[in-house]
Amino acid sequence: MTLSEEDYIKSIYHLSEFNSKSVATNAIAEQMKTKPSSVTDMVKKLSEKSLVNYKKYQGVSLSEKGRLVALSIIRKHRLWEVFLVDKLNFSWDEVHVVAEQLEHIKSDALIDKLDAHLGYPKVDPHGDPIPNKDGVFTKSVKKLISELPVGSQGVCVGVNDSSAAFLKFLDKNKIALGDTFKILEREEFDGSVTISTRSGSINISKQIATNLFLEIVDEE
Amino acid sequence: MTLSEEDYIKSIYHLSEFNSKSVATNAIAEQMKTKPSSVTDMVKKLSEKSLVNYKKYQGVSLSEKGRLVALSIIRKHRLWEVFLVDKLNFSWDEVHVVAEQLEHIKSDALIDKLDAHLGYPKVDPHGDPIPNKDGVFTKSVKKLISELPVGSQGVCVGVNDSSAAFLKFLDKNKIALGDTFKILEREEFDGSVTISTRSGSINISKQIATNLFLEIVDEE
DNA sequence: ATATAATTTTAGACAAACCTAAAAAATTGT
DNA sequence: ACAATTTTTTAGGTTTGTCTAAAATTATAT
Repeated sequence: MTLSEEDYIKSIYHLSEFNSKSVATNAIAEQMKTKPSSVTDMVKKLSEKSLVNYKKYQGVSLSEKGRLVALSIIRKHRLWEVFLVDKLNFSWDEVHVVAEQLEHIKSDALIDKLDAHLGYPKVDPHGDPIPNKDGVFTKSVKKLISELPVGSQGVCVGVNDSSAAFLKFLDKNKIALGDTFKILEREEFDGSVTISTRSGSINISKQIATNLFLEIVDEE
Repeated sequence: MTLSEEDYIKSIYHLSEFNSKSVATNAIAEQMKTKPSSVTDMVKKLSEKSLVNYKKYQGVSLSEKGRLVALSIIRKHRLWEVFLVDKLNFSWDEVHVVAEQLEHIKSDALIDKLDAHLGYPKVDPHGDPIPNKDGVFTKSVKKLISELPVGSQGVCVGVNDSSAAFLKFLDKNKIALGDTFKILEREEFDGSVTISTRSGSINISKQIATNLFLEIVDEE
């Protein structure tokens, strides 16, 4: 597979990730920053390799073979993101561009050993799930801490309230996007929640809990 | 710089590393596994970019600019090799192919952080020196332990005697290619040498010392 | 010294991945 | 329903890096 083919496959995967229908030529062109005519050329090529289902004027979708290729690229991308953040101290918003390059490195042994080195992570620093070798991944759900049961564990992936005051609070309490938290206890009378962080456990008010999104890994 | 341009630059660097003269078109073609005519095309292109000095039929040599490009690629290659061996537990003879891909990843921040993560290594797992950001590197010398003064430090990069018995001895004493040793003491009357290893320090006979090559980093 | 051999360059072609401009098909609005 | 608009494809061209075959240059050997 060429680098360009891999990028198209990945693009088609992401465009059909949620609506699951066939993807329009123009949509691919826009995402890939190329012209629709170039997309048509490539889609024909991918179709000949049985990586996509394609009929003229009818849009395109990934074949099962293509879907597995996409997931293997996404697996590599997300493992590299974990590496960059956990081992090289990149911040979670810097890693995407570099991972876009690293995802194309071809070596099964490399990815296996990287996975082991990182401790077999289940999600990347943005909270997106990492498929296993066979393309299987647990579809994670993004929920507010206030909506989750005690015992839930997940990666902090977003905020509702992005005011300076709130972000300052998070900083002060060493809460950052990409951190993994576990919900230890919930006080009935005020809705405050105790969560475990890397630096111990802290209690957050209900207001805070309704402003922090976790990407759930395991729900106990 | 394209991937192909980088590969040519690196190839020319390695071909002129020792004889320092200009490099023949055929030699490049052989190393790059392409045809001489392709080399001529590329060399013209590199010449227009002032990366090489080139006159028709007279061979080619790197310009100062080209030399720095080569050294930056070599820096990346060797840092990745250290990563693969030290962090991912690849054996020293498996890493070259993967590093050939990784060396083309473009991100200064990545290389800086990787360098720091690895503890600013001076040599790769084969004992070859790693240039710094500015292309400066200490030209290391390969010598037998028996020829080195007390205080020398280096990476074990080869053996004189490759008999099964000798390799078995090395294995038993936890000496492997790629390990860093320091010469702590030399007994005058029998020429035996005490060296520090990762698992402590051991004493080796003069015979052993005349069979192990170290690539010297710092000579005290 | 010069014929022969080896090396290097040129000329022209090809595949991959892109482009523009124009034609074909599908969609939309009334 | 069908004209106008949008989307998609086709046709033909460009660039990068490769190739083959032939021509030009340099090296070698007697």
